[in-house]
Amino acid sequence: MPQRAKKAGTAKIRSAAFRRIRADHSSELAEDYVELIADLIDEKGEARGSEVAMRLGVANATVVKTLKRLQDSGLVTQEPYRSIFLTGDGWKMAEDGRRKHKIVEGFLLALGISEETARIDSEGIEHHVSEETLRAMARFLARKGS
Amino acid sequence: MPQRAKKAGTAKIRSAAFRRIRADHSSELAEDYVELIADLIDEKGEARGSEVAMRLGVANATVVKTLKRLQDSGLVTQEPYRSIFLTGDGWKMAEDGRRKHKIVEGFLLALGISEETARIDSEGIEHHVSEETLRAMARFLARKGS
DNA sequence: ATGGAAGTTTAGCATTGGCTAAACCTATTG
DNA sequence: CAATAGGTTTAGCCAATGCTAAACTTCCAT
Ligand SMILES: [Mn+2]
Ligand SMILES: [Mn+2]
Ligand SMILES: [Mn+2]
Ligand SMILES: [Mn+2]
Repeated sequence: MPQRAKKAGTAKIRSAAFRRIRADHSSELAEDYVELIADLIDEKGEARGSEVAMRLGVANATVVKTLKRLQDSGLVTQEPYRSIFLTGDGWKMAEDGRRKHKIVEGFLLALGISEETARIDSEGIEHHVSEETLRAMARFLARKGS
Repeated sequence: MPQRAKKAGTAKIRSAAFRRIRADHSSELAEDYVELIADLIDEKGEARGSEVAMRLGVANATVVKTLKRLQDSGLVTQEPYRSIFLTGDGWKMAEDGRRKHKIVEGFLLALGISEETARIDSEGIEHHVSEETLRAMARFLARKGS
């Protein structure tokens, strides 16, 4: 066994966290899209790509390309020049996103964070909390939020 | 003004959260790399690319390519077939990462989360907490952690 | 001293998620 | 009912982050 000998035991375990992060990242964008589309449908009756682009702060063309991927994943349906619809799976993901989002944002507020910051931080944190952490946040919220 | 009229007022404000998320994501990988390299140097005296790859759970070639970018950003220095060093900026970023990471992980533990989950969730959350939220977590920690 | 096993880099590919500019529809309005 | 403003898509570009297979170094053991 020439050169340095590695223990390599702990490393595999340690890498689990980073693997989860990479998995989270690959679903994150989809979650934000479907949640946003659900909001638009509820608020305005329809979801237009340009409105999605505006709220996300990206170019129209970016949204078009991403929606094509979401369509391939079976989360949305659309026809050219028409508004966007969610599939059953799309609605399910949107509802789950809303649930997580609400817990995380409510938790941050209960912790004493300002509304502005809670809104911004929760948008990122929501994608990286396990169910266990979510439960703990909900518990804290129930106890505190009389 | 044909077709639908957009209000376009609230959208720009709302998009700020998503812009921050995208910014967070682009610094996230660099933060994890330098923190990991700092840990390896402290633990083993040197940081080898293959060890970084193992702990992150990615291929060696991926680490080589990423380290090249980090070198261009002035965070690490390296020579072919040799171990990796951090620049001053690299150490600064690593220290700041450790600080945040410790607060977030400690906070989750104080909230009653299991060690395993706290370790995993904090690895993702750490990159999406503002200083305001970090302060609130530290406060909670100080109050609770007798 | 040196052969070769093991560690490291290079080459080449794929996907995601951004962008701008140009082409293309749609629907309001005159 | 037709022109056209304005919303939408296409085309083509780029950077980041992953992978595998092949080439290349290093350094230990003989
Ligand atoms: Mn959300
Ligand atoms: Mn989000
Ligand atoms: Mn960290
Ligand atoms: Mn991390």
